[in-house]
Amino acid sequence: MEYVGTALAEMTLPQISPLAGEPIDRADAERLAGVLKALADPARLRLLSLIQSAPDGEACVCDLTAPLGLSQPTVSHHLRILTEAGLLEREKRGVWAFYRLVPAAIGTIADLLTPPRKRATKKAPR
Amino acid sequence: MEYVGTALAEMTLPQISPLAGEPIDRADAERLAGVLKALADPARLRLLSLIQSAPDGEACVCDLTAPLGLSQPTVSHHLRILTEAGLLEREKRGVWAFYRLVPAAIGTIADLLTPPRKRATKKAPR
DNA sequence: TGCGTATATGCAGGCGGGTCGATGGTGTTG
DNA sequence: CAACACCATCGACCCGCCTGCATATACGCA
Repeated sequence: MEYVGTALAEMTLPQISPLAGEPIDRADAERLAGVLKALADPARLRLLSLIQSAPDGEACVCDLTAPLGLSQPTVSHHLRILTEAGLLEREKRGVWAFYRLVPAAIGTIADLLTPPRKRATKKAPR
Repeated sequence: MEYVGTALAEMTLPQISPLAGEPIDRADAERLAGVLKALADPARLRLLSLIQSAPDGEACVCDLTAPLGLSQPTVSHHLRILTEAGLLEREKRGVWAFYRLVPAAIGTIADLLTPPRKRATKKAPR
């Protein structure tokens, strides 16, 4: 079980919206909080933003340390956390490790946080 | 007494989406991380969920301690954090303090995290 | 093969956050 | 007025996290 990554994928997304009908399950709250915790850091938010706005939507560590003003080990640490949360994917090419956004990951979180107000799927409450 | 509340309101929302065009500003990253930090806790997610699903969309502290399994001071602490983040509003009626969701607050966060893909105002990546 | 670069990991210090018990303040009730 | 219920604050403890330095590992190149 070395499978650490993609905490997002472990969530049965459609139902666990904390703002849907019934109170969220304790375990689901833990999982969602875990992913949000990965997002709730200034350095990591900037990392996501930097990677997203990079030329090809990808960036290697050496391109990210300077803009962040953090040491290389620290940047690697944050990238690891984002990757394990399922928000980034890593591709090693030569000596470099390129990171890019997992396409639908953040959108999934946004959907989880979006109350059913906007979703037209608001059925009649049972 | 310094003005602590509604960190969300202090964000000039339309522009600071971390997944928009340019890299997010350092100060904006701090602010957004602050609000996300308020969300990134299992107890607080469950609080939001419990309040949202309460009969009139509101709940007092004494109704929340039991379902959460946390002490009353701890629940008050979490409610305070959520309120200062702009996610909850507090109304004191008699001895009770009723909390309810700030209508558009979480939706605002969700919008911030939603890439402008849907808006399609951004140049297409090739 | 050996050296330099790019990245990951180990380790440690410091700080912030979650939790509880005790206490204080305020409004309700007998 | 006295007693009680509800809630916020305080103090303290403990755990986890962010950070940097030092080191290990992987890869390319001469």
